[in-house]
Amino acid sequence: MIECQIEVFLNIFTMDNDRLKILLLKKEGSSTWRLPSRLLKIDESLESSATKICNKFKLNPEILRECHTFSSVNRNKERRTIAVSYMTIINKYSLKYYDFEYELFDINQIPKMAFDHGDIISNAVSCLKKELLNLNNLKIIFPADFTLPELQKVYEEVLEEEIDRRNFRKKFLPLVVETGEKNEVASGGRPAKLYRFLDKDLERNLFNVIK
Amino acid sequence: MIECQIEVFLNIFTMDNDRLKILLLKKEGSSTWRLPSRLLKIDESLESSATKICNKFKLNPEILRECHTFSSVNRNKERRTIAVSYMTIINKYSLKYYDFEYELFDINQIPKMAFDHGDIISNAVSCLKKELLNLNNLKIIFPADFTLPELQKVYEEVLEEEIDRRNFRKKFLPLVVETGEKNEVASGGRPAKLYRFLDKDLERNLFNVIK
DNA sequence: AATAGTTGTGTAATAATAACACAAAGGAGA
DNA sequence: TCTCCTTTGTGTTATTATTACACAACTATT
Repeated sequence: MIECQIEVFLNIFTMDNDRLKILLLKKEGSSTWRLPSRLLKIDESLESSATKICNKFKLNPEILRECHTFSSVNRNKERRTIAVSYMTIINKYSLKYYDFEYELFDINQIPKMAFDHGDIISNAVSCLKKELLNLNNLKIIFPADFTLPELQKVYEEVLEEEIDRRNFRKKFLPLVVETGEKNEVASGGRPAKLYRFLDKDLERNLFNVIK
Repeated sequence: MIECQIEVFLNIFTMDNDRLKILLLKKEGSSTWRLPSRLLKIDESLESSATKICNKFKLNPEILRECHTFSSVNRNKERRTIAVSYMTIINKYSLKYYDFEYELFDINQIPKMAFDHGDIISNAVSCLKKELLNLNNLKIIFPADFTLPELQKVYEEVLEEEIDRRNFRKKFLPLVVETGEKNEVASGGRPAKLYRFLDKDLERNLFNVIK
């Protein structure tokens, strides 16, 4: 039997500029980045502790999932520390101005991380991909107006393969409705139509993938 | 920051007599059943602690998955205790004779459990079902000779719906090979042929289900 | 006006799924 | 041994989903 402290990590994912990204913090003077985290207090459950990290970012997450518990004996040399990792998915416009330094990093271009935070991110990214296969979670990233090419790029990142545009549209058009607007952000080509999801019928995966 | 103890739980699942079952223990004199468990020691990771529970049963598990970490403040009144739950899948013939009382219970007929062990089981059962959709894990339950009706019953339990026998066989026959033997255990009807899995090509799910 | 880059669109071939009924093998009991 | 009951084994067709594939439309840039 042991005494130990519990550290809670939060992986905050979003879509920014057509790329899946994660929110990371940097302590002043440090050369490495780190995940948002918190030590568990006596009157908190892990979920409520993770929620408090969200509050620090003024986020009201629709989804909060436990990813993994990290417990190797030497992950903290000073005292035994067990880390429980959570992930959430947000819309990037939920982020406000904060009095601390943060940055969104492409999940394929993670900078040098403190301690074992890099391992924690790798694990969380695979959780993220599973969650994004479920349409309801994707809807968190695209709550309002989005283009089908944007949506397709998420799936291509998650599935790690290219998808034929016509086949993709055939699958998704029945689930969305045109807003009538077009994307005003120039893409260097024909402007894309904007869509929003229909409210019904989203509790499913559209691709059969090994979990 | 808190000091707390960590409890590791192990949900041991198997197939017995055409039903998915879980191994439970009873302490002498107690009226309730409990999951195999262990307090984490200073020189162990959670995974190695869970493995030590397996050793108690002389099991060499091919799969060991973290299910969930239970952390509600009042789950143990005496002192703050966080529980990490694991699951494994075994073949029932791996079980030996032990000097303590155990019993296999149908996952749909769990007896009165101590503390929050009932909640831990419910959670682990949903992990089990996800794992069983992957053919490689199913193969742990059916390493050698099995009948197709047996296999079908597992899927029917996991999917919670009946499957047409002809369609099921069409899907599975390319993955198995007849041993030439027939089931000598009387089923009250025509004896079923015995099969074993082909070695190749099992890393996939055969049913597209929401995870 | 020409070019480069991106979005939008339909059809045909193939593969997967779903629905469906009857014969064969063995055990139990008359 | 004959009949009845239970369970296993088998094929075809209709429907649905998936894949593969090429060109025109729209905008910005030069």
